[in-house]
Amino acid sequence: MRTYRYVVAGDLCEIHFPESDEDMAAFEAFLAQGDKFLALDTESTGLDIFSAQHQLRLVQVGNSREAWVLRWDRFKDWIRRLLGLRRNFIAHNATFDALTLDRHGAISIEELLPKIWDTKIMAHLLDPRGKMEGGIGLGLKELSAEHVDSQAPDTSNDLTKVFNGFGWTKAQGWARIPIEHMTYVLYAGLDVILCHRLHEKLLLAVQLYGDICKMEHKLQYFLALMRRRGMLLDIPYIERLTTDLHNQFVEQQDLAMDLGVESIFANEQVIAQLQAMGEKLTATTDKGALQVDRAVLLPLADVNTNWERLNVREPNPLAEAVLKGKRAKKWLEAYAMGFLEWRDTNDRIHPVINSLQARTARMSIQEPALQQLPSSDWTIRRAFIADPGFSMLAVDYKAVEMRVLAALSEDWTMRRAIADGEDLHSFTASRVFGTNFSKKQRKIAKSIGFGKVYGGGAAGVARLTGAPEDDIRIAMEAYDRTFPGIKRYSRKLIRQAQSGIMEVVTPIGRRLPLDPDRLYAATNYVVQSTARDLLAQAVIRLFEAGLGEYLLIPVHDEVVGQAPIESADEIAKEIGSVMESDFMGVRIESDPSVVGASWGAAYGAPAVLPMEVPVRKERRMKPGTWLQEALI
DNA sequence: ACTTTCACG
DNA sequence: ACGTACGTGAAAGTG
Repeated sequence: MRTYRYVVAGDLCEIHFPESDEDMAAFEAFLAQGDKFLALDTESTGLDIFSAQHQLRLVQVGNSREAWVLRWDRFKDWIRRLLGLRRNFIAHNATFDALTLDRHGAISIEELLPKIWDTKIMAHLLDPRGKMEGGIGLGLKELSAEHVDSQAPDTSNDLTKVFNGFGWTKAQGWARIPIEHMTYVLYAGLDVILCHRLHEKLLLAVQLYGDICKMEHKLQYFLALMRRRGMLLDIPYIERLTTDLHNQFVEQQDLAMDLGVESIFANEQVIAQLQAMGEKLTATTDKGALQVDRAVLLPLADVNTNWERLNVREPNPLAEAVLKGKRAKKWLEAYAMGFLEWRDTNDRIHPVINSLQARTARMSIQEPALQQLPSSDWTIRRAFIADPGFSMLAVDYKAVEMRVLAALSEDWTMRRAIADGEDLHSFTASRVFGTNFSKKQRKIAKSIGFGKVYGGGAAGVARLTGAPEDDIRIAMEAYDRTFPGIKRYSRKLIRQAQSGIMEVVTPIGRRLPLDPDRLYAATNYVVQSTARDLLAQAVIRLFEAGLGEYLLIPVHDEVVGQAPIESADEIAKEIGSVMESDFMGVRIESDPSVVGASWGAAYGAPAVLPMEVPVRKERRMKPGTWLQEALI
């Protein structure tokens, strides 16, 4: 057995790396000490848990002074027994380790994850801010430096340096580093020691936020099951889409090249050529450079946000090429190629679902970013299809943030309108513009509603809608007269923050720190966070009602799922009904819909494109693999 | 590493 | 006294 010593916060700690079965007697003795909690961590070949080449390399457990770094290839049985028998574990970002151990047959998520206390959840409850936002951060390194030992090593960074020494990239290093390499073993062990000590310090979070803490652990568990299930891709469709988008990009880039721009992404060149063509650019970025984003380029191309001609000027060909080329490249790289990159051997993708991410606790999805797929048309979402015999479904909340705002602000006009079943934006338009309001005016009323939720003013709403600022200002004044409670509530939050700690507290008791120079964001934080908690609690209720098996991903105010075709309608309605609730006397209503064979069908995609029939390949599911078991 | 842009709710 | 659009993830260029 090899043993390394390292001083953590003044205490001499030991990291053991057993090499034979005889060494494991000492490990059994360590377990027999009976620590209530064991910190748990894994090292694998990479973050791509679901790819064919992914391998589990090490499993580490430990307490505040001692870590055991176990090779998965040598000590499988010990590890399985340990994970199965022990009752309480601690991990940082437990989902990743639970999914890894599940994927490689060490223990199922169902058995393990409910037994893990996650230090990342606890840390988020105490301070949700990243380092850049003035908080501590949510990484093990940052939190250890703050709570355990300011000299705590950056294990991941230091290992990257070792990888670089071998001439490897970071991604290569995690797979290639010899499993007994001293730095690798030492840092693998240190992570569990740090995590165990971090847990002791963060227990305050459990005392202060017991109920929320419990809810977040439950949510994280259910989201892990959703990630393991994944979503099925239509690979032939994506391959055609990839070619198509690539051609679109090349075409637009060539056009731009003829107009003197080597790369449509080189803003300096775009600015220079636009100015040479006689265009006047005035908008500036935060850092003072001239701005050439979508909002600036669309008018130059003489189109609105829906690409309809405005016919107020001759379209600028460069503006057009930059807009179209960037869109094609974005859709190609961030979406179509991302889907292919992250798929598993069964053509499914399993995106990372961060259950507790934003300052407001909003969830996020990455690898790839499924919450940000284009909704303007069906092209990208068409890539996702239901399992054979299933239909996609989506259930969203109806104007949930507006309803939350109405409830929290106790604005009785808005509450009454909701209770009467009014369309909130139409109701607002009728109060602001009169009962004969136009479609355009309803749209402005909707934008003002969002503007209010976000804490914006007339200038911001004007910029986003394209309507004259004076008109918006007058409309916003009418809005304030119609819903006096909203403004009163916003002022109250700011006043409270100024007279106490710079934070807002949500109805469930979640504390959200405010930036002193952005106090106007307070209303948005409470509203966004509360809407998030409503969806989080709904996801928990759905799983507890046995409907979790139909869910695929959460998207802020909706869930996307799939159900057997013959019962899809009924199941969507059931999901909708479980999601609905009463929040402080305001109905939170849902809108269930059965979408069809692909997610794109919700955005107007044809059920089956005629050209696809001959090329569509049979999707064979390999029976008996853990993935399919999860689906049953 | 930072800035800018663009995709969503 | 006044007004401030909120929260993400991903990719490309620049330095």
